[in-house]
Amino acid sequence: MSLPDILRRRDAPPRLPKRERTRRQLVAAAIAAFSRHGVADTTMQQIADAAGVTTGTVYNHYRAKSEIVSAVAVSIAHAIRERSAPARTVLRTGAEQIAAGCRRYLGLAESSPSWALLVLEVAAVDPTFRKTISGFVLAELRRGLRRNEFSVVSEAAALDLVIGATMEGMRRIALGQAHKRHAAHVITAILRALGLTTARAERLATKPLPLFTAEAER
Amino acid sequence: MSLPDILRRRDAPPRLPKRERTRRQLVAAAIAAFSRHGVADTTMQQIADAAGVTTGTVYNHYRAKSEIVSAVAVSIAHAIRERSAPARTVLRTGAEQIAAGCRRYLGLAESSPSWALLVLEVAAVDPTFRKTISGFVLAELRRGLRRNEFSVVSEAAALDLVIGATMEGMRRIALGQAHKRHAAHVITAILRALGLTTARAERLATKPLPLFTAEAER
Amino acid sequence: MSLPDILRRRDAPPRLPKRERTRRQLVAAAIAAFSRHGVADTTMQQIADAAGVTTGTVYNHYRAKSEIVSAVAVSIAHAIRERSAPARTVLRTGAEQIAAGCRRYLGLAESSPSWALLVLEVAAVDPTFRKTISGFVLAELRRGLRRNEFSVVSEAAALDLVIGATMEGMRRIALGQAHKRHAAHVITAILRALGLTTARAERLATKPLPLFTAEAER
Amino acid sequence: MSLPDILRRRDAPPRLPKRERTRRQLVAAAIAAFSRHGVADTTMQQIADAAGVTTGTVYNHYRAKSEIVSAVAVSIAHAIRERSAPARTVLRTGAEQIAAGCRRYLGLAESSPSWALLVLEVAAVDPTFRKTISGFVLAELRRGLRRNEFSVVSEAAALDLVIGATMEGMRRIALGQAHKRHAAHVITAILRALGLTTARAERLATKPLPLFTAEAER
DNA sequence: GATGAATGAGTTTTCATTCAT
DNA sequence: AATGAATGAAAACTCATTCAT
Repeated sequence: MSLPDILRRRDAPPRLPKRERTRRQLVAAAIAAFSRHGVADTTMQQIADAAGVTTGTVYNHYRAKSEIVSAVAVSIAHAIRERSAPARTVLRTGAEQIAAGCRRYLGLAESSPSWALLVLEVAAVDPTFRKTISGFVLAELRRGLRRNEFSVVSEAAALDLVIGATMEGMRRIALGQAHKRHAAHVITAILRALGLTTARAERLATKPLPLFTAEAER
Repeated sequence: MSLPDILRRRDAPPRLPKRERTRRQLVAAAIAAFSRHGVADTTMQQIADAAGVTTGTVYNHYRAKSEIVSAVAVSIAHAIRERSAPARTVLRTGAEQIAAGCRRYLGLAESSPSWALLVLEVAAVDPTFRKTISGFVLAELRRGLRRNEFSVVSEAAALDLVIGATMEGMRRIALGQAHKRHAAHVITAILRALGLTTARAERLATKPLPLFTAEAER
Repeated sequence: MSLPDILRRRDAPPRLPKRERTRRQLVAAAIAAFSRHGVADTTMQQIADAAGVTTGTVYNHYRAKSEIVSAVAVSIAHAIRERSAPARTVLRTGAEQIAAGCRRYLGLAESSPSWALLVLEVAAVDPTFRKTISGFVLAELRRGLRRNEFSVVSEAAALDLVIGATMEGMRRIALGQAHKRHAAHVITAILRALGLTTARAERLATKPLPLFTAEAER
Repeated sequence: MSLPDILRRRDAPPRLPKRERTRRQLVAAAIAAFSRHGVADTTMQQIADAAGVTTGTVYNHYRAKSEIVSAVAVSIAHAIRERSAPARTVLRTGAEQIAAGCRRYLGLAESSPSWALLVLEVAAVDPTFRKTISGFVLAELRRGLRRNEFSVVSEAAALDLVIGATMEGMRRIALGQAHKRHAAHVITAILRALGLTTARAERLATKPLPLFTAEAER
């Protein structure tokens, strides 16, 4: 169990050069190991074992554990981003995009708690993940601002709120301490903070939005 | 540099039994060491050195490093709580209390970045801290709800948002990546999520509130 | 087999504090291990095993292998110095002192070749040994100069010659490639370089001199 | 910086077969790497990098690192030997030859300290080098003996003294701990040990002798 | 309660060497 | 011959924890 099912590629991966293939193997193995034991308690040996190589090989590709953590952070952020790419093309408003983005992460916390905890741990330990995600959210936030959907005091504060609230929501869900509608509640609160009316926020928070597949277009 | 100045006791501490005195010394030393090197990279030896004792002594008081981390978590939460107690009695509304609470943490991130990063690390590592803080916030949230200051979809979602946004704000400030009015912006966004009007949220976010001293009563 | 027999203490060592006792154990163990496997090929584990402690203990006392090598260097230089102290008091002239000093080392190369090779390896790797020995030789050289026994162009060159020739002589003897009178020949050559007549040099090089025990005084 | 300037070939090298060319490249790269980091701390990777090839290629030419060290030893000894060959033909006496030989090495320690330290390390580690050099010195020593310039107790002792003193002198010079006339002083001391009068030793030690170029013949 | 030396299992890391391409 | 990824065995070093004094 490395990535949640929904994040797994279905198309056969194109033949990659060996170095790149091994790196992917290692990242996948690291994700698996990290979710099992936690980042701090995972050893390079365990990652190597999971990838079916020796520790020496791991160090041929990453000079330290922290580099693998960063690679994992990037990989996770991009995996979600890529899997949701077709679905995102359907979402016209910034509000919908943000709502869908939060729901993806909160939904994954429901379906794969250990994966969510891994994301939280990686985010706590490594700046890469937060940096990558911020870029994505910021783009959607600006789209909403351009279209006058949002009114915010500052972009930075809005970013902090969207990301912070979503991560806390993920944690609560992943730890099994959440009401089953928690995801929707968190999204509602976030959207209100961005200036939406309560009604519109609630509607968007519960409205079926395409998340990982472009259902609407099929 | 253990606790930020504002958190240091000014009144002479009551004479405590020796065992308790040593424990406090150790926690203070741990806080100092943790903020310098990070929790994971602080050794028991460093804590012992900072406390002016030997490792053996540390283990006479705490059975494991994780126990010290928990003790630090509790200590930090209560230190802020206690120092702000007189100020809090002046705050009548839940909104004011929440605004003041967030501002305390965000303000400390400005004045003591390394200490703020420690709080974030402790919160990520130790469940105790988040639990304690949640209790405090929840009480203030409910006060606001009782007085119809807030309208929220769910208490849990509101908690996640308040705590999540505040922590992200602290991180940005502590890392020096924040605009100087960031704290106010974050608080505004939070209060809007709780249902306050933008105008009222902004007013509260910038209004001078008693934080650590009960100025109003003087 | 740590030090050659002649260098072992016969008098019971005074009770030392534990830390110091362990350090001596470790140095003795290192000497044993180094002579068996060579400095470069000796592991900290082997030193620990030889001392009957764990690697952790070794690192409690010496932060790196190089520190142990230095400790060994100092220990060897001082061991010989101390064991020959009573004998040295009988030697009146600088020439006798130098001859005796060289002969001590060359003689030990005959009786303990592996120990001699250890000395050579340590001297090659660590500056400590050479520094310590230089101090001793220099004192004797100056005594000879004050008494007009020697005439040299420069103290430094004389030092280099005495030490360099002795070490090369030790190597040849230890490797079993030397004529049995090699030690005397090397000493003769050295003394001539210091300005002694050939006749006097040969006489001193073969004359029985007290080396490790103050036989003359008994 | 592989070899000191004076040791670099000026004449165009004869066209060598490719295998041999690569081997020379590797040895040159090894010399450069060894003088920078020391033999023990140089990795095969560094040698490969310096030679502009991959580690695999290194192993196509040398079966082990120790083989490279030996190749370097031989290469250095012969490089000096070859470069000094024309100059040597002019030197008629054994004493001059020995003086010139020592001065070459001591002079190189002045102009290329790191290279000198490499020579000392190689001499300590690899028996080949010392053997080769001994052969050279022995020939010159015997020439002097045949011509009654020297009077020595034994050839072996004389060899040890010449080589030992020169190496110690090189070390002192390379470490920057030597008086600027140290080379001459060491050579004087050596020649006296071989039986020359002080006056003659000093004259030879300071007399301009052709070292690397056959100046006299120009 | 305090000490601090010792533990020892564990981890990261290194590198000479091999080998399929 | 060259490549360079992979190996794997080992080595250094760390540090939470124990325990005799």
